[in-house]
Order: sequence, then structure tokens, then C-alpha cells
Amino acid sequence: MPMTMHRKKEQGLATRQKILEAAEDIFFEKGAALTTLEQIADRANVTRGAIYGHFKNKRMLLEHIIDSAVLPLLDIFRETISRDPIPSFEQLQKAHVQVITDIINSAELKKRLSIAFVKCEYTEEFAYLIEQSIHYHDEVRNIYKVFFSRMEKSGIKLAKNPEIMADALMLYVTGMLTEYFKYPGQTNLEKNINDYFDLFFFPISCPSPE
Amino acid sequence: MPMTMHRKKEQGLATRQKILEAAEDIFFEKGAALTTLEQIADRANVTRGAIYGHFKNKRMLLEHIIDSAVLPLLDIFRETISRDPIPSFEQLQKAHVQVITDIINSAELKKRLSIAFVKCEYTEEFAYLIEQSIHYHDEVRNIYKVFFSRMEKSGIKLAKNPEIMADALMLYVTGMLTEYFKYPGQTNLEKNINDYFDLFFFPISCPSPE
DNA sequence: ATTTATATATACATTCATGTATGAACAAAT
DNA sequence: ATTTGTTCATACATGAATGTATATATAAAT
Repeated sequence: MPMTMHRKKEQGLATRQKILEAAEDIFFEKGAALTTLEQIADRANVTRGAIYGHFKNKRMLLEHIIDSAVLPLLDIFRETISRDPIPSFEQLQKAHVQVITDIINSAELKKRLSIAFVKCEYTEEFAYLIEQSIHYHDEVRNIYKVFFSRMEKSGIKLAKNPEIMADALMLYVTGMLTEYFKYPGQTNLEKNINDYFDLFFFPISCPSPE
Repeated sequence: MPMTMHRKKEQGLATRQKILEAAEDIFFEKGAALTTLEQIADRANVTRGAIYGHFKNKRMLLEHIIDSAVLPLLDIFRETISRDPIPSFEQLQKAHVQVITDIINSAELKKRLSIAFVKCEYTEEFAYLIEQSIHYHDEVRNIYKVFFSRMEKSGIKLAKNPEIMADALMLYVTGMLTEYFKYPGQTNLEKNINDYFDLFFFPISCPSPE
């Protein structure tokens, strides 16, 4: 690409970006279903024409935003959790506190994840969303399972088998994020996150009673 | 009310019921936001006129359905959990397994709760929904807190203070239900529910490590 | 300078959902 | 039997929202 053909294309990308940001705002405020393309266009100071130039329709816009929230998170999980040679509860806890703190501290990430968690409906209509969501979910669960399996192999006794452990952790984290987004300002996640994980990870390592 | 004035009123209640059931179905299938009153009317074999005769608008219909899902559940919680004189983890676990099993086994309850959990968007537009939701949430959390406080008073050592314990249990249960409704057929809740609670309640009772 | 292509605004046709107002049918009351 | 009231269907007016087709302006290429 020659240096000189950029000006126009750059501007195109800039408005594309403006549209995405506006869409995030409005989706977040009104929910995906009640958001209209005109509202997005207004917020971005463009017309619907511009939006249709960049995205096929509202659904594509939504998919793009959700992916842009979840994908980087998945990367972090893969890296932080899978990498370490000797798996431990401490490491798992540290990774989780880190990720969730990152979320809490990034207004952008928060907005996008909020959209994915509570600002859109998971129905047949949006089949792609559900599929993607299941896919992401499975991937995280699998990361957990592998991690717990490695713990077992390295001699650490688990209260339940890795499958159950993975499920349980998944449920707990899902609950955390769901509540955080569903009741913004009503949760104590910021303050208590370490306690929450303490509670889950430390006792979780006790051998189960018989 | 005299015996003879019933026929008409009864029929009214019957169609009201038909409308509610139809609304449940469609909300569940398409999500609240994308549901139209005409779709509901069609399913119920009435016209929109009938719906407007019984409910002010779609929002009222939705509120009614969500309340009808959550209120009986709250009652069960209040009864089963608060009543017993000597609080224990076993009792708490038993109550939870019971409630969740009830949900799993009741198609109606499942449908309604699914609507409340993942088939409607929690946005400013539906302020009432959010308020109600917060209210219910607080109530359950408080039931938990009281329960854990009573445990402490009766000499049982908790890993964290009752507040944190209540939060954590709340997160866990929220996660369970959310995942169950968000990924129907993909979870193992039916099979593993006891393991999940084992994991949470039994190790949870260990004193925290220092 | 003229052409070509691209980004975005404008205009249009269509579809759809809502809320209300009206009317018909029928039950209940006198 | 007439009246009153209620349930529900019908009809209407209105206001979106969507997607597409077209126009304009401007940048890039020749």
C-alpha cells in the first residue's frame, strides 16, 4: 500500500471506530434489542448510511463488540493459567484476581462485557451469539479442566475430580461477573474479590470429608 | 360474590391465563424485547384487544411473569432456610439442592426463570425490572447473612465473616442458574448438583489457612 | 484534468408494532 | 325485558425502524 493512498482509508477506519464506540455506548445504555441504528448514528455524528457502509446490520455490530470483549480475555486466560509449569491454587487465584481487576479498571472492557453478559438476550434469533458463547464457555472450562488435571498429576489432592472442579469454578466466576454487571454499584467485588477467591480456593483444597 | 355472577368472570380469568402462558412461551423463545403483542395474541388464540383488556402493555406482562417466578422461590427460601433452629451447612445444602431440583423438574418454573435470567435485558428502559431484581437479590442475600450469623453464634467457625459467606454463596447460586439457563442442555446441573454443593459447603467449613 | 473509486449523506419504500377508540356479543342485574 | 357492565374483536392513526437505492463529495490514479 503506497503512502499516499491512506488519507481516505484512514478516515474510513476512524468513522468505523467512532461507530463502534457509539454502538457500545448505546447498547450498554438501552440494551441491544432496543437500540436502533439511528441512535448509534446520532451518537457517532454520522448517518445510518455510514453504518451500513461498514457493517451489514445491527447483529454484526453486536457480534463484533462481544468478540472484541471476550477474545482478549480468553487470551489472558490461556496465557496466565496454562503457562506455569507447576499449577497451584495460589496461581489460579492470582490469575483470576488479576483478570477481574483488569476488567474492573477498564471502562471499555467493562462496557463491552456488560453488553455480553446482561445487555443482550440469548435467544434463537441470535443463534450466532449463543453458539459463540457456548464456544467461549467450553474453552474456559477446558482450560480449567486441564489445569486441575495437571494439579492432580503433580500430586495435589482435589476435593472432587477435575471436571467437577472446573465446572464449579466456572459457575463461581460466571456468578461474579453476572452479578457485577447486573447490579452495578451494588456489589462489593472490588473490595472483596480476594476474600471471595480465598473462600473458594483455600477450602477447596481440603480433602473432602468422608 | 354470588354463585351466579361467575361464568363471565371465570372466562375472563381463563383467557388472562391463556395470555400469560402464551407470553411465557414467546418471551422464552424470542426474548422479551423481540416479542410482539401480536405474537402473544396469536399463540393464545385471542387478539391484541384481549391483551390490552388485561394488561397495560408488554412491560406489565413481563413483570407479572418474572414476579410469578421469583416470589414463590423466595417463599421457599425463607421457609426452608430460616426456619430450622440449629443452622448447619448440611441443612443449607439440602435446601439448595431441593430448590434447584424443583426448578429443574418444573417446566413452567424453568421457563419463567429463564426469562428472568437471560431472556430480558436489564437496562434503564426497564427500571422496574432492575429495582425488583435488586430487591429480590438483597432479600436472598440477607437470608443467607442471617443464616451464617446464626451459625457463628451457635459456635460454628466460618472461613470468612457472614457477609462474605453470603456474597459468595449468592455468586455461586447465581452462576449455577445463569449457566443453566444460558446454556440449556449443555450443563450437568442435574447430575452434579450435589457435588457442586459438596465442594462449596464442606470445604467452606474448614478454618481458613493463616 | 479527467477518470475511478470510496465514503458517507439523502431519500424512499416497506414493514411492523403500538396504543386507542369503537363496536359487537353476551352475561348479570333489576 | 330492558339495562348495565364486561370481555374481547375490529379498525384506525401514528410513529418508528429497516434496508436499499441514489446522489454527492472528495481522494486517488492515470
